[in-house]
Amino acid sequence: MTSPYQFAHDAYAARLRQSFDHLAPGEESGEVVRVAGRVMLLRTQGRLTFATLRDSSGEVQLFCLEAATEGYEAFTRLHLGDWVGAVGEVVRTQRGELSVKVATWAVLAEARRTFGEKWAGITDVELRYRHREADLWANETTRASLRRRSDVVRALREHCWAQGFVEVETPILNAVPTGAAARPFVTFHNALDSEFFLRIAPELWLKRLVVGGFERVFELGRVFRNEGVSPRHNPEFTMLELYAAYWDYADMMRFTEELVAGAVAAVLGTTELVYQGRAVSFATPWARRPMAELVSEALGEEVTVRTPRATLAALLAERGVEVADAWGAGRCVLELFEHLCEGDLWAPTFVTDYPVEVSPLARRHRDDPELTERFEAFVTGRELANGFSELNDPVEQRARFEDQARLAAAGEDETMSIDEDYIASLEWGLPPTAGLGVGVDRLAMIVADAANIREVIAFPTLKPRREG
RNA sequence: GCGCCGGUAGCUCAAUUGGCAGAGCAUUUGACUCUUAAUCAACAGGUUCCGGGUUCAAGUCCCGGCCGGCGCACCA
Repeated sequence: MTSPYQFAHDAYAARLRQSFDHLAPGEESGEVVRVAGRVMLLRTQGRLTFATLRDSSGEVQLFCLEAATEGYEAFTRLHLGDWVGAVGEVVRTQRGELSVKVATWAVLAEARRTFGEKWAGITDVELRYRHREADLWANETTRASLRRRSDVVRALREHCWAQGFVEVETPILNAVPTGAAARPFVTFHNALDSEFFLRIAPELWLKRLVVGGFERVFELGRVFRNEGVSPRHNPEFTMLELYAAYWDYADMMRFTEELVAGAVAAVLGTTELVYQGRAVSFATPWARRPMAELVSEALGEEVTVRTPRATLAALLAERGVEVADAWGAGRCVLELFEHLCEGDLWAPTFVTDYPVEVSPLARRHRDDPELTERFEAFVTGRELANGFSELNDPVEQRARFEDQARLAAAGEDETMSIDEDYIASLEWGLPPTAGLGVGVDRLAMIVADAANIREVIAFPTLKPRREG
């Protein structure tokens, strides 16, 4: 018997449960349906057999009688995990379980491997990540986490569309890895005889589209950073980046809190949730706190980017942070923030007014030339989003890139490369613009209550298994 | 990259001080006309992650390696 190419199915488990809720135990509906899914459990009792069938919506029982089911004997020999299509009347058994009383049925595909212990499922994390398909069938929480991720992505995209943003796609293969400070993955194009880098951010391309007249653009896509793997970092991850002409960073903060709170509400039905046992409210507006203010509070003494570098360096050294020679006062303030404040920002908070030194693409603050109009959104102690009024002066942008080059020369690992094409694009004129980047995996983690980023990535990056 | 912890049957887990490597589920065979992780009976199932070493004897102790988890570092 060849395996079927098709099965015309017209019913889902969840909908059957709703539609036939009224059936009393022992009652037969008279209605014939065609269901399909995997056999999750099988209970044979001589001349009658019960199977639990699971489809994408849920589970429903199949009820087979030797006298009423074609090929009954073969049905009793099904394996857990086999894909089955069944045709039969919707009934409720004497014991009250809604069932499809199978008249005819077909194996759609065999499962030649098992899906783990039927109660404990699969717990081996390595097996779960390397064979997510098995994990998905074995574990409800995996299905829920990946489903929530999908819902988050949908909500973000729909919010952007609704606000008039145009979705675009920009190159992943880049001759210059730029738009962020991170080590790239390197690859090679044979015909062009050139080295390429997988993008670390789409930022500069997107702003070039704004120069070209797309006033509101967004890209929802994968970026790649050649850095350590951790429960919060996957080498490839998903970022939402968007740019809006004529906005400044205050406009963008308002947009960001609506975007994120809206996505949380769209998925969970509320802006209130519990992450890892601790309540978080995404209700807007979120707190806005200048970085220097937060650092000063944590230190118990007033510091700013104008505090002498030596003083800041001493404060860092006291806390066991190794201070590099190349760091100026601005970088020191940022380091103090990261060590003293970041982890405590549990409720959504915009940290604003980053030092110029650590923000090479952000526009100078209108009230303080040592700062930029930049913010980062923190929640559950982690960075979730980063945005700013975009630097649109090509002369200053070149100078900022040159500062980065000096840092690189001084031994800093991760600096931003000069992108001449980008400077050229600024010379054509970038209107006042605000930009935003949101870590989609991080947001999915919060919504799925996942402690590990791999739980919201279908196929997380793992070290390849070595054969032999 | 560094540190700590882990890896036993297809899956979930046991194995005392170093003393014959076991159970449940799944698989295979049989019984059973209302089951719900069905139940009952029987059979079978092993490179204890890999490679060395110590020992009369190693899943267990020692060394090296592989893979994973967590922490640190780096970042979002």
